[in-house]
Amino acid sequence: MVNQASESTQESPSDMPAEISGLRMTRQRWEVYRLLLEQRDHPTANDVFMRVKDRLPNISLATVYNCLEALVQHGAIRQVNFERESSRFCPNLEEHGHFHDKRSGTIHDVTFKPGVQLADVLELPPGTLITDIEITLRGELPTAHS
Amino acid sequence: MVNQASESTQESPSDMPAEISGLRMTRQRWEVYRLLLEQRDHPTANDVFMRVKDRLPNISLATVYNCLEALVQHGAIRQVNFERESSRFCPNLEEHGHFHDKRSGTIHDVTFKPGVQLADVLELPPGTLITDIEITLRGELPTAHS
DNA sequence: AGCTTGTTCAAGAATAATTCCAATTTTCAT
DNA sequence: ATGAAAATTGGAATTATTCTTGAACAAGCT
Repeated sequence: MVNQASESTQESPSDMPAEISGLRMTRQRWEVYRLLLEQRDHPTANDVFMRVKDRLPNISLATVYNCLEALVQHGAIRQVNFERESSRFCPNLEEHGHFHDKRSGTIHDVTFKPGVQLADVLELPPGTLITDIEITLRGELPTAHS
Repeated sequence: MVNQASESTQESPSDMPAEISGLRMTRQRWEVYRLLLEQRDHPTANDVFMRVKDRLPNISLATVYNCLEALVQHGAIRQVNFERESSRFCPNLEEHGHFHDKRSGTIHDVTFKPGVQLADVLELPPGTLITDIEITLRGELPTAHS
């Protein structure tokens, strides 16, 4: 396969940064990242794979996984897990949880009320160092007509 | 294999209930459940499998999965997920989260401070129905000598 | 006790998400 | 431009879990 070269070096948009927080920004990583910024519906790796093919027809699923992992490790995006389902990915870096609406199957970001810190409401030994928090809710959002 | 019969009907302890919340209590389910009650270190299905073999040498991993699923569905135990690791199982039915200590690899139950309801501290549309909550933290517990 | 019907169990095959691997290609610094 | 290091690719491999099938079992009835 020879046309991969042309795909990878082709027309990298001028707004594509050389790197994000120390991560070398390749064409593939950039397109994956941009897609997540533009479509904030918490896609799975496979969703990203199918969508990003529009722009990078030759990208492989393994590369999508690699890109997502790199972006997560460099803090550019977050990985979200619901039960044992496929991981989903989210460019919202603020501290927030996720609400899974059973009715529509959609996932929504949920923030704390102003001034609330999770560490303040949990019973933890003093001196505990929290490096990562994950909050997931399942339920039903109110219907418009109720 | 014929000795399954003898194993299954053998000496069901007199304190084994006929059922738990509508779930027919078989020897296998009972041993799995009892093990979880006695060893509250959040074992995986495979951990349970290896441990329960002491009492039921012929039990299969599939049966352990079946038992755990049945117990979860009938509300007797909870299934806990950390990232994409194997599910872990927990007999603590009170609302609580889980703290994963990076230093020791152990998992600890975390409760809310008295009077706190998670729904009170989150920004959710009024009328939202929450059916399930999962809170997981990762970090380091303070050392004894610090 | 024996029959019937629905449930559970065991063993292994199958599945799905993810990771690994080796070869090629790209990137970046020189 | 060149070479070393890093990234990409496609496919194979892995892992946790679920599915499948037939045998064993339990419960209710006669």
